[in-house]
Amino acid sequence: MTEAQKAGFSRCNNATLRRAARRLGRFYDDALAPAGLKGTQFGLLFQIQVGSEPAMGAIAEALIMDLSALGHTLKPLIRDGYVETFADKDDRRIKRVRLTLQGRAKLDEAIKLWSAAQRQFEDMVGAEQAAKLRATLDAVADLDLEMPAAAPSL
Amino acid sequence: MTEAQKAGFSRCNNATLRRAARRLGRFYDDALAPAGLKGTQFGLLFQIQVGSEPAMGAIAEALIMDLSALGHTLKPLIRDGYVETFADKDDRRIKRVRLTLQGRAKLDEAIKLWSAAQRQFEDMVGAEQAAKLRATLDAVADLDLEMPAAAPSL
DNA sequence: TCCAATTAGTGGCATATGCCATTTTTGCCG
DNA sequence: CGGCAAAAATGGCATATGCCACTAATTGGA
Repeated sequence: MTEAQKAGFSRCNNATLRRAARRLGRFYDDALAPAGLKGTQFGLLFQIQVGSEPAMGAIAEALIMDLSALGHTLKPLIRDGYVETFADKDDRRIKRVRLTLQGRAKLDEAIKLWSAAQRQFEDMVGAEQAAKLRATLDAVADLDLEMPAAAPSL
Repeated sequence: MTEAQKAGFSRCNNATLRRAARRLGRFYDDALAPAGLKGTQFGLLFQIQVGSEPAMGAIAEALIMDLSALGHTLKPLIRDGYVETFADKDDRRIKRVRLTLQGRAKLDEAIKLWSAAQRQFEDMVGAEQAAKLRATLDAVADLDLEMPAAAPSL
């Protein structure tokens, strides 16, 4: 491997993104720890709350998460009584999700902690910069990425 | 929860980052699939290769990864014969890591696949933009984030 | 109306990550 | 020199995520 290559790989967009995600994830996790929630769980509770008894699939799509992964991630929240599911009235294949009373209370509690973390982060990078970063990340998340698959006569 | 709050939480820096990471992660995973590697594994093999028989701790630090997490992640790579470890000569507490011959070959193989993904991504967002994004993410990763801990007389 | 294709989730398996407790070595200091 | 704090890993446990195979419920025709 040449030096040029070494430098090149340090530029892996995916690796860089994951690295930052680990760092920021721990920060938010720490901030939410007093409420006994992880950053992902907080995000999930929030997504459920803003949706109107969203279907599993709708949540997964919004979070760009695999449906089965969502199912797994939801389990501890259901076990702890923060979330409950129920079948859709018109289509029994669809399972809808909503927060329980405890779930709403827990979310309110977590919001206070989250706000502090969010504020601190934005104090350090600047609200403008943070907003710009999120916009870029949202753009990346919405990219129509797809490997040329079997490269049709590349 | 008010509408203002709803809008506010959609701005969670952590959630936004993870969402993009899931998206991009799958893209790179798909690209590397022919080599039987995940994006994280590719990044780990690369990190080991650029280091000079790095110690576990050094790798973990470079990747901003928990040391034990690194240990876990390394297992499948050791099991598959891509990586091997050995004790440091001077300090037996330290375990160093290096690629095996197979590991180097696998990395070379993966690099071709990775390059295609990297190129495609940068074709879509622009090399400039991608570089800017990585710089921002690196800055985030290096932030001295720390919750006020027990808020000393907030 | 009945079956094939589609849609929505589930369960199992594997990797990715972290935290905490424990073990092995070092290093330092009295 | 002997013991104790610090450093480096490991192992166990729990959550986060994905893929694949499989099941259940719908939908579209023929």
